[in-house]
Amino acid sequence: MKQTARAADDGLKLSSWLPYRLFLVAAQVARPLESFYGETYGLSQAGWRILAVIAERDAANAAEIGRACALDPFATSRGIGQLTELGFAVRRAGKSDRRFAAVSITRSGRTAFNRIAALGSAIEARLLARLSESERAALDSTLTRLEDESARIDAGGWRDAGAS
Amino acid sequence: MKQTARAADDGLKLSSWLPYRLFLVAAQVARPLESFYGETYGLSQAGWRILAVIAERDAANAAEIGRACALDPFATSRGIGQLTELGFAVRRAGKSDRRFAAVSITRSGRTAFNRIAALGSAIEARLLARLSESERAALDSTLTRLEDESARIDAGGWRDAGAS
DNA sequence: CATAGTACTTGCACTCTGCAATTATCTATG
DNA sequence: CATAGATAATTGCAGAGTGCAAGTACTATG
Repeated sequence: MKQTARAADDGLKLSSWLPYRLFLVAAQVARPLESFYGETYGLSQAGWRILAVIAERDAANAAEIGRACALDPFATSRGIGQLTELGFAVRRAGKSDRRFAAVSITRSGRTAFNRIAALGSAIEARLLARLSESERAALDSTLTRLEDESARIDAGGWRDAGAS
Repeated sequence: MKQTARAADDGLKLSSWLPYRLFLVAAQVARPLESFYGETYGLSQAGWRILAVIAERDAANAAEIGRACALDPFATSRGIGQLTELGFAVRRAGKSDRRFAAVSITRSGRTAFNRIAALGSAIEARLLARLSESERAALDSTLTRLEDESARIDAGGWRDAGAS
């Protein structure tokens, strides 16, 4: 049995596989930002995401925050804990239902957020600078569709990731 | 001093920040695949990436593999170690220079790769199915530019991530 | 042939994650 | 109105992943 000892039987080539390409850009772009807020503020990735969420949405509870930045309840709780230790957020018991802890950003949290966001915006600007106006619009609409479909794929799990 | 207790001073809104959008799609799409190869073969993310690389490039050394899938030498070494333990790869000492270990995929490694790649291709197909032919072409060229710029951003580190 | 350099590996401390168990609180029921 | 059952959040702990110093094996150079 002559076995063609060569290349991928399935056509999957990592460097041109869409999910890997997206991952690579996301990872490379995130790294400088991560080391910035890590070294400067001792913030974790989850901490930064939560900080960004509470910067625009005041007095959110943990579940809302988790949904907004794709973190499970454990990670959310730990992230909020980190932010409160750093003095970037405060927890207050909800007024009507005391199980819901309302999380709010503090003044120094907002200062930190603004510094990080400035770098984040600069990075985004560098990426966008490579694209024409029409390319940006196209990317935006394409990403919206991909977000939609990827949420569906994620929700289904691998057993039916191949389906529809 | 009247402080406007509201929204992000910097315009950065997580859900419309390009790097986060890319990250989200990549993460959601990767999860089902990861649980598939994790549960089925006990493969880590690094292991899968390396498997995909040696499936198309035979007898590569660790440095080449690492470059091809964006892993540092430590992670690469451990990933190769995992693959050899699973019987999916073999290391042979290089003929001319014995410091370079030539890594090759085994028959069972290729079988595993084909199964995983089939699911991976199906997932990619689901994403692409949401796009028109012209959108796919646009996304491809846009991603090429973004890959280029993100590599530059990553290489620079955060101290000059803001610069040109 | 000693020295320096290269490719890779290993050990260890540290962080991150996933999950079970817990706490605190609220709701529904008899 | 006690109490059983939900619900929101937290904590403890084990396992996996990560970063870095040090080590091994080999090659190149003066």
